[in-house]
Amino acid sequence: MSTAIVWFRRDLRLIDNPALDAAVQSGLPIVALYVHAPEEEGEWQSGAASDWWLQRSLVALDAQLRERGGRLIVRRGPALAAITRLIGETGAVAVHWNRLYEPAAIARDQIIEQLLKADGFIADSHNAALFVEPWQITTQTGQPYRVFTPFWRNAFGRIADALPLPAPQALRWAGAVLPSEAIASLGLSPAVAWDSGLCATWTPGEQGGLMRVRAFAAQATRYAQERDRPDLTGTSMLSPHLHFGEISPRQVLAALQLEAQGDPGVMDRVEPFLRELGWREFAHHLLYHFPATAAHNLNARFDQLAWAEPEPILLRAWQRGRTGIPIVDAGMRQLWQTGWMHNRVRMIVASLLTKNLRYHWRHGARWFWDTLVDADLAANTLGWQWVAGTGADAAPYFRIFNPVLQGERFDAHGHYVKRYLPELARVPAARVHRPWTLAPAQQAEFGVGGVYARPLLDLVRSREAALEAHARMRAADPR
DNA sequence: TGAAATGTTGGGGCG
DNA sequence: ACGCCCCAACATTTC
Repeated sequence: MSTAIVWFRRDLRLIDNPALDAAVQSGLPIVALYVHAPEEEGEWQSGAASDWWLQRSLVALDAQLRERGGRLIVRRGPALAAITRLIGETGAVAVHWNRLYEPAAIARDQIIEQLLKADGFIADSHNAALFVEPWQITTQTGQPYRVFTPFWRNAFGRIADALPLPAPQALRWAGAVLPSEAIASLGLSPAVAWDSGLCATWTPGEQGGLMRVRAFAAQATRYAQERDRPDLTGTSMLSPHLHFGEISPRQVLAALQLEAQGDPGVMDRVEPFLRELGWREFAHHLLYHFPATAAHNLNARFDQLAWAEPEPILLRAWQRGRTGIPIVDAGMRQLWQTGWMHNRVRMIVASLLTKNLRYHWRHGARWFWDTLVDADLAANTLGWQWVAGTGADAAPYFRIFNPVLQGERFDAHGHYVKRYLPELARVPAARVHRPWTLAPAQQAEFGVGGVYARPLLDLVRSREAALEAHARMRAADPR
């Protein structure tokens, strides 16, 4: 009795899942497999927040499969050994999966594909995650894109006709009784209960993702106005669902188009959001073509910049939101508590770390990697290199965010900082982003002390020092 | 998807 | 009525 294995990885959904669809279309009974193989992620094994999400997403997928008469077979890696063993147990003739784009995953998957094919099996990979895969478009000279705008001009024209696949009507399961690891035994969940803020914020799994898509589609025309306001829910919050493939970009686009029915102006108004999906595509394009950038500056000139050796106490203060600069601390505590940070605030905290503190962006990227539920190697790498000025189409080095002005501009009422900083609860909005400027009597009155009376770094002096370091780099390496 | 310094303009107070 | 100064508002340049 032959079967087809669907190897789930970061495509933890039934709708618009090309690998699942291909297996079903083949007419063979199917086996759904997940292989837990963190050691195959190399330098970028998932962090605690990602693991928290993965555990719940696997449970959700298993529940959906059980509703359809099947189940998720969970095995420990290495992936190749797990797959070949399952082939032996089930008589499978085909393995289907959806592609990943991280260097370690590409290398592993290529080997598995080659070996399976050499042994006469069908080994088919599919595109479930991107409108445009990294090798599908190039510049006019055949090079990978390094600038977003021309990349997006090219990619945008290719997304209009991309429609999601429906969930398979009926799943026919392989009959064999197969052993499976309990998801709870994989060690993905926290030993101590630090996850209450995550539980209160998120619903991992396909159903949770679909709920977010619907909620966002209903308010997507406000995205352009509200996207920079961390005190509001103006962004989609879809990033973790997209990262784990609980929903696809095509589904997001389809939901927006559905909302726009009868009003063509709506699609124009959601273009700023589609651009953000475009940045996600661009990130994958860059990581694929420049795989070393997860650890190294894309622009090698910045290897010579006088990065500062992190001061453990200062780095720790940044990580845990105790620098004394309100919007920075609020963002870092939002990250710690909820596994997520508003994008505007990500830029602000990253600018502080890479420019005012002049710590190499990899220190920030690593902390985000361990704490974000949406930690994604492509997006994380692009984001940090963009802010640090070391990457493709990056912010110029001299673009240094002033967290006080950013706070006053985008969190004018101070609602966002007060949500995460009880220390500032009583400070009037006019001073909440610069509590150190209050007179001592007022600081006493409003309960302001510690780092909020005196931040751990001087924004003016650190900015000047960063500009000087940049000038020295330019002088040493003029181009 | 910045900020700060510097330059320009124009209205209003005032001798 | 006129010139002068101040300075806010806006524009441009520089980092």
